[in-house]
Amino acid sequence: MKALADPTRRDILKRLNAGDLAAGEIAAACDMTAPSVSHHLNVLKQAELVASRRAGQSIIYSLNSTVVQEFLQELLDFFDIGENDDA
Amino acid sequence: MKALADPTRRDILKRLNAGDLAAGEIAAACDMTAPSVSHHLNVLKQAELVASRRAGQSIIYSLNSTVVQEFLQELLDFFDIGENDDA
DNA sequence: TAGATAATTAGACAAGCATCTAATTACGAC
DNA sequence: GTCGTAATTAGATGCTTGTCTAATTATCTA
Repeated sequence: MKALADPTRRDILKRLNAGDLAAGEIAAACDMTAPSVSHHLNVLKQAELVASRRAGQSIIYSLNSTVVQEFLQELLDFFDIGENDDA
Repeated sequence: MKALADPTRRDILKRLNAGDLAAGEIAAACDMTAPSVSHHLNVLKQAELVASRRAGQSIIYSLNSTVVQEFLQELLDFFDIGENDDA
């Protein structure tokens, strides 16, 4: 949950939602230094929202759609959406 | 979004989801000083996730279900849930 | 009005966090 | 093996934020 608190990380997730990206590409897109992005990617990774795989020198990051959807489902359950609210 | 980052605030929302509560009741339930809870309630209020009304000496807080649902819908749209993921 | 209770505001302080530069590791090309 | 590129790790710094105590505001009751 805290992983989604930062705007940069949400931006990263949004980009990854459109397609896999290398760490360097993300850094360029976010207009941020590589270490900073690396930090955010690590946070997202620990939250299991993204996965990484090496491809030569690059490391490709991809969105973990399953976990994202599970998280959203939890959130929906949390607020009991679809409940009777007969005022 | 950042309003949901703090565990205490999520706890407050959960309690309010079960029913309206006075500020003091929330403070007691969260085992926290009144000013701290007041701070969190203010954050939630600015995010329009909760609403408040005065009832005598107490101030009653209630969950703003509409905004909560709108927020969840935004989140669902954000990740394009239900999209085609033909790998 | 005076006193008591409920809540907020003001101010301070410590912990957490996002960001940067510098250094290190990993891989590929020569 | 050496050089260059991609990325991470290490370490430092400044800002944000959650928490507290003390003081203030608002309401009710006698």
